[in-house]
Amino acid sequence: MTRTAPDRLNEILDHALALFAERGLAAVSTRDLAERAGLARSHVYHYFKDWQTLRCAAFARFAQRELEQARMELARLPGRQALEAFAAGWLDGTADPSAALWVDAWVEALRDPALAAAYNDAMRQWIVLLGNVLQRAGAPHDATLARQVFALINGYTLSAGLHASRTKPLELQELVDAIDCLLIGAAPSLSSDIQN
Amino acid sequence: MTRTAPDRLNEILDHALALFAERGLAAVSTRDLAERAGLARSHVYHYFKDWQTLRCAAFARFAQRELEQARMELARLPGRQALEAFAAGWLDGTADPSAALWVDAWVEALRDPALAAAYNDAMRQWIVLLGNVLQRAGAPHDATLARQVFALINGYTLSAGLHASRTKPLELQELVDAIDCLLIGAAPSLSSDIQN
DNA sequence: GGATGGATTGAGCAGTCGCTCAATTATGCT
DNA sequence: AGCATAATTGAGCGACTGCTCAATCCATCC
Repeated sequence: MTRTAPDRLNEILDHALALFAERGLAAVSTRDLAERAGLARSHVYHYFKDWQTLRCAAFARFAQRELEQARMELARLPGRQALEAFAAGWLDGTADPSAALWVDAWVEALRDPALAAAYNDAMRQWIVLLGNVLQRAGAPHDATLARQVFALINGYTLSAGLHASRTKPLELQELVDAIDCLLIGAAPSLSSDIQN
Repeated sequence: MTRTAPDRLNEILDHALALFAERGLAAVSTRDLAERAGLARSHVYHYFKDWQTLRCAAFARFAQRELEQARMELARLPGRQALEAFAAGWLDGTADPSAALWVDAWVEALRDPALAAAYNDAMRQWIVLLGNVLQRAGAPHDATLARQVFALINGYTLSAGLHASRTKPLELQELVDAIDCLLIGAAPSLSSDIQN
């Protein structure tokens, strides 16, 4: 069947995205995509100049969606709960294979400048988002603090991804405790607010 | 020329390791290795049952070396300096492409159980090592604290790897500050020790 | 209804992938 | 020297890679 161009392009991107999330950025080929999306292998090149371009576009789409969804979910939670939800979201994400796309993209970005740009852009947005959440949780407006907390969450996500055996709630608590240490370090007056 | 088996095996592993460090785990082929190590493509399979096995063995070798080197360097520094050197080592590592192997291995480990085992094993050792360093720096003996600090360092390493532009010393200072927050959170009595 | 132009296809190219296997070379033992 | 064993090779298989290109299909406009 024949479709209008922009629709088809987005449809292809969605299928590609699903595949990348399942198997990793490096393990999806034009064949795989053609099969899943139900089109000829060659047709991909009608929309994308080469495979790297498609890859990068799919990742950008992924990043944009994840950010949008996080923004929506966090917006309807009060500050402190939003902060914990932010942390829990990244930690839980490791159960979902698609979350590995973030780390995967980091690795591939080392050899693909366009992908690196998309990745950096997304990271900037994550940190801004986390900065807002922190402020709503009573922390001072401080870009450094946001970077520190974000690094902490990222680091925990990395180590959580591999121990499927260990209990996630325990790790989340460890992470939240560490975040509180950073918050108190940045604004000692907060110490009375945090009790749970 | 013909060599004795164990020597040759280690030689092959070293060449493979160098290639993996340069190009990433997924971007090295039997051809590449054969060319660099100066042997026939098929000869690889005389020492390793398949490519995944070699990959895993090379990574294990890499991990063991990095740990050994870190242990030696840290041993001759006083506690506090060792702690900062530990952090700086990971952060600087991102300038060296071989450091990306750690993240690369994380991604590949998702689909290769043997590699996951090797990776987990190395991480356990890193955390033990960091735990010792922390103790020597005056922190309480606390596995949770070590995991928290390690996660923080890992997270910073991840975000530092992509901004070649931003100044590294600044990031190191941010990281060290954050670590101090965690230390003080774990043992408030430390707060007087830390002044620089 | 015929023509124009984009959407879509299938065949196929040149190259690489991991891997197998039979044959060859070198080594050490007696 | 001669034999057994291990090291090493080269040819090659089947499948796959990203990608090109000429040919077709189909919707739209005149």
